[in-house]
Amino acid sequence: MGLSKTEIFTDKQNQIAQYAKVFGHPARVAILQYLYKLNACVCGDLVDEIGLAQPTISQHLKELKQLGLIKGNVEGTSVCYCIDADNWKRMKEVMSEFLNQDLNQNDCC
Amino acid sequence: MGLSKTEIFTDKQNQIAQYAKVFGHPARVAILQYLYKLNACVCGDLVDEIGLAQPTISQHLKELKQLGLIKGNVEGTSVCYCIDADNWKRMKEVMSEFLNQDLNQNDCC
DNA sequence: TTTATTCATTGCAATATTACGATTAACTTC
DNA sequence: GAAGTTAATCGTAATATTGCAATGAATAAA
Repeated sequence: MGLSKTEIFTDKQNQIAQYAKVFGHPARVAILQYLYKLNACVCGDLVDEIGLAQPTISQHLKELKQLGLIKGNVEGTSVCYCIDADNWKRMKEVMSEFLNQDLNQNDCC
Repeated sequence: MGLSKTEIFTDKQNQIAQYAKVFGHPARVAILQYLYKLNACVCGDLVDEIGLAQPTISQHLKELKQLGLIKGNVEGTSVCYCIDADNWKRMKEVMSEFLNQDLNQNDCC
């Protein structure tokens, strides 16, 4: 069906999945890494940096923006993007809690 | 196209995306959380625990197994699953490095 | 040996994702 | 205003994902 049954899972589980999903494409990972690498916003050169067509980049940016991980500002003809530090921190807390679960089980398998 | 252009990204970026993708579905998140919650392997009751049909669960387990995050052992008629602690740790290192990037940029947007 | 039980696999329908050409919108500059 | 620049949106093709009924395989119980 391609349609996840989100209603049978907890909010937390859906939230984790939603964050993870957006990281589930190398282009979005690359965009975020690039935004981090720079000491400032990216204005324009993302299409050259990542090797995808402009509409494709724009689409990936939209998904990142919808989750709040980046924010953009219109700056004349171009749009500047950067990481939304507050939301990134919030995301990190949710993901860390999931990734850092304590493993107190016997390795019985 | 639905087909990611993995060849234009680094191995690291693809690896992060691959891990994230598998966490990008609440059923797989729920399965992993359940495996962690128990102090032992899960033998059988996953279908009752998560609210999806048996073939669907089986498919999600397969994806988790393919990435090495869980391992399973045949135990009579049932199969027992548990977290693969070593691989989980390896995954955690990769994901943490990505999530914990230092934010030394000016918040110019 | 028959009958359950349990999980994997197959096949398929519905929906989602990825990518990009074409176009549009908004702004600059001439 | 006309022309150029940049990024968003639209439309569409190709592929992936999700979910489950049906079936199969393997073992256990009778």
